[in-house]
Amino acid sequence: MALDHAILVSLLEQPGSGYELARRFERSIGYFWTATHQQIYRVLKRMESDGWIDVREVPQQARPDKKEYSVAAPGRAALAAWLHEPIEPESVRHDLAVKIRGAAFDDPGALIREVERHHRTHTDRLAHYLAGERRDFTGPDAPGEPDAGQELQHVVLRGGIAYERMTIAWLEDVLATLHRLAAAHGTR
Amino acid sequence: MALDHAILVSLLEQPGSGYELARRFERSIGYFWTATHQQIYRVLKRMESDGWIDVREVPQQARPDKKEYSVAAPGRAALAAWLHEPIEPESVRHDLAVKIRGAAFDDPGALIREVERHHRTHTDRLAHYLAGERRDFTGPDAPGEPDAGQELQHVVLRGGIAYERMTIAWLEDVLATLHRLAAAHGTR
DNA sequence: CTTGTTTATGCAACTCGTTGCATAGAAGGA
DNA sequence: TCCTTCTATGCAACGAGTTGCATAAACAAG
Repeated sequence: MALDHAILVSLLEQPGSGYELARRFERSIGYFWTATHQQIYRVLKRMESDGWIDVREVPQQARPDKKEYSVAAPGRAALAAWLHEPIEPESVRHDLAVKIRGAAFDDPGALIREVERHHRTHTDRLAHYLAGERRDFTGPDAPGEPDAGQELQHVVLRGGIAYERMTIAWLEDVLATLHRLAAAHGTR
Repeated sequence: MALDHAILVSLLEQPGSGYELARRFERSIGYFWTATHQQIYRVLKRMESDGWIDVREVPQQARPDKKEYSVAAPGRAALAAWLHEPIEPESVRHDLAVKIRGAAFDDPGALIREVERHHRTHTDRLAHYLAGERRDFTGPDAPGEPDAGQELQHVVLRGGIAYERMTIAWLEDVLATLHRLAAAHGTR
């Protein structure tokens, strides 16, 4: 049940509306967590009724009004409690790996297009992360005064970058394997 | 809804009971997919009533009887259909990353133990995968006669190995960052 | 002036996944 | 003898996540 906590962290970094949160979850928070606006609105409503977060109606011109949420003391306490309890290391769920093993009972060559598509997606994501890194984590860096929040955001982003690089290299391995099998299949 | 397909692939590789599948999902299939026995039994029941798989009651001595499942023609067709339709590249959900960013609003040093624990888990998993690789994918390798199924299982395993190596390196990066912040916090 | 896009919020229904519990036979150790 | 462990299957309830749909105001393009 970490969506609650992911939202709390995001609101602590910067208060905002459900809609804004949903967009953050497509960007920076999306490096390590995804959520649709439905989930977000539902969780916000529950956390509000539990007193974890405060709402402020913000009238806007040129667009619909919004509800800006910020973290209240009980929410902060709930986050702190969660931070101090251990969590299980996650297990992976990789649909593509199922397909790859399934290809043994079908035509391995048919998967090549699909793997290439994934390769492109991950290449794009890597470029996106690297652009974000250049934008947010290079520059002055006032020595002797490192901001803990920045440092922690950066190390999480480095994790996303490492993940994408690893995935891209693996997909190239997969492609080479599929090409080899398709060739063997053809010349048999 | 790839659990269905993961089970079909596993049953094609080797027919077996729900219990056996659950154990496979803790081992080799667990490289890229996890499932509890509850999920597996439920899906097996549904797939059986849909005619995707066949059952055979196997009486055993010295242990309870079991139901051995194998893939029927409609199941194979359903798998083939799924293999040919595109899937979305997965997004990550990493609780630990939420905690790391959350640590900016708490004591970063308090996370060190937790991260060390994850580091140990992933180190163990890597050792386990490498042992599996030595066991299953080194040896004769009759030249000119590569088994497609073996090759594909191996490339998936290499993916698991790459993932664990990447994660271990990242966790070391995280630890170094947390130590740095804790030191700065202490001498402030 | 209608259509499509962006901002903004939400309900309802459904599927997927987890947790707790229950049963049951056989083996092995205290 | 009792207790635990391993094999083997399953129900019930709940919580998490997805999908489809609905509303509504403002603006831009055709």
